[in-house]
Amino acid sequence: MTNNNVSEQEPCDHPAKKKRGRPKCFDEQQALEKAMLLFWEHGYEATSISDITQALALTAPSLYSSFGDKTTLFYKCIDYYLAHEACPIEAIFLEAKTAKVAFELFLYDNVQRLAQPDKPSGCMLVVATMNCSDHAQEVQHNILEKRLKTKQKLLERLQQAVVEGDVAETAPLQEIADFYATVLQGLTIQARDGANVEQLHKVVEHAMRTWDLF
Amino acid sequence: MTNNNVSEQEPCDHPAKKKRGRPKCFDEQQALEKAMLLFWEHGYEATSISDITQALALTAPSLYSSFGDKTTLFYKCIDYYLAHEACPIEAIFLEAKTAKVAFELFLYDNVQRLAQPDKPSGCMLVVATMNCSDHAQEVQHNILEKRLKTKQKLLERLQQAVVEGDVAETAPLQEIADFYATVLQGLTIQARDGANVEQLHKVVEHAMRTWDLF
DNA sequence: TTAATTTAATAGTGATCGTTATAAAATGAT
DNA sequence: ATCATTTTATAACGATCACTATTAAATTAA
Repeated sequence: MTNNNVSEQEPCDHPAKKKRGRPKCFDEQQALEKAMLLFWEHGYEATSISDITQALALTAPSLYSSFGDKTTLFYKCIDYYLAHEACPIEAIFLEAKTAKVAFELFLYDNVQRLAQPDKPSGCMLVVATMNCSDHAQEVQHNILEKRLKTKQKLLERLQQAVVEGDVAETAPLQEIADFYATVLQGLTIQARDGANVEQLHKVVEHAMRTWDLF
Repeated sequence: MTNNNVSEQEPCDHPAKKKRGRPKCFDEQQALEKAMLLFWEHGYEATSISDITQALALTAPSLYSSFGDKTTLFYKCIDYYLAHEACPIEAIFLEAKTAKVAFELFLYDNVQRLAQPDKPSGCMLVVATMNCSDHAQEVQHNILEKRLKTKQKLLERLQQAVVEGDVAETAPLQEIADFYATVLQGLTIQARDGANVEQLHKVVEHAMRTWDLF
């Protein structure tokens, strides 16, 4: 149910069919990535349309005709981020044999992504709508729900582990999920504050060492 | 070298001396608290001057004559927050006999403050300058330095503990500080996402249980 | 009463915000 | 060639941004 009105109106056999009107002079995916990087770095409201048009070297009408208004563009950037920059939590959770391994892989994967030198630090879902005015309440709430879904997935993976036997039935699943969610989001702020991959790696190492203390 | 042109031009013996001109019709401290709450909730840039003047029921010129420009007002709100809402880390670290107790008291104190139902959630130093445009880089950097100072205090308390003998000389002090700083900042995001005091309390409980695993 | 001083209120400043109306330019289809 | 279609560029729109010049009101001092 996402947006996919892009380059495939009909199932046609000739792929390189010329379009009717004046050709576009920029690549939509590249533009989307650049806009995403700006929103990731500065956040939704602090990134202005003119910031984006300057960085993308295109005019406001071109931006609006291609991506809709600022809110729509932001959501498309979030989708781009989730597809290209965020941790594939479902895949990791599926292949991991136990919840502990699942959490371990998940956290280490995040460490690599949260502190890349050539990318904005931290998780975009956490940092991009931290400061919002009342006008952006809806955007802020939608992103919050995405964060809560991730936390819910942690809990569900623990529940699966109880069924599969690698986590005790008496284990405080909610507390475990809360703890590792806290560590995960703490990593985002630490990365924003300049922590490097090695530092974050050791934080995760210790956090995982405490698994059996629950 | 801070601002203190307030109500004490000379060391006079008569305290209730009437001021010369038209009397002020609002309380500066109350106004500062209301402005601080707005910045805490929505952040530096997402809070507009008109948001503040509306909430404080005073005009823009009154605001400017009392508190200076937006940046100056924000810094005064930060000072107000640190004085009235933030955890007194120095006092806690001084009275605690061991580093473990110090960290424990510090984290539990934070839990109470980060998830108050009638206050904005999370630490203002973390959330108020998360999303900033290029125009606010200096403000963002100044607040970042305050966060780094807190982290430095964690490390210094650990170093003190090594001297005093309640932490082993071989202990990885930086890693310990990084871990608890990560937990602390994670608590802020968890609180923002709706976690309550009990949940955060249990997170801290577990985090402290891992002390001896370093 | 008059002057000096301080604050309050009105009404603006230029800049930027997100957004769009309009029309020119560039292509394929007829 | 002409038309239809799509994207481009120009130039604005009203609203809001942070901020302030000016003047009126309210007080104490002389």
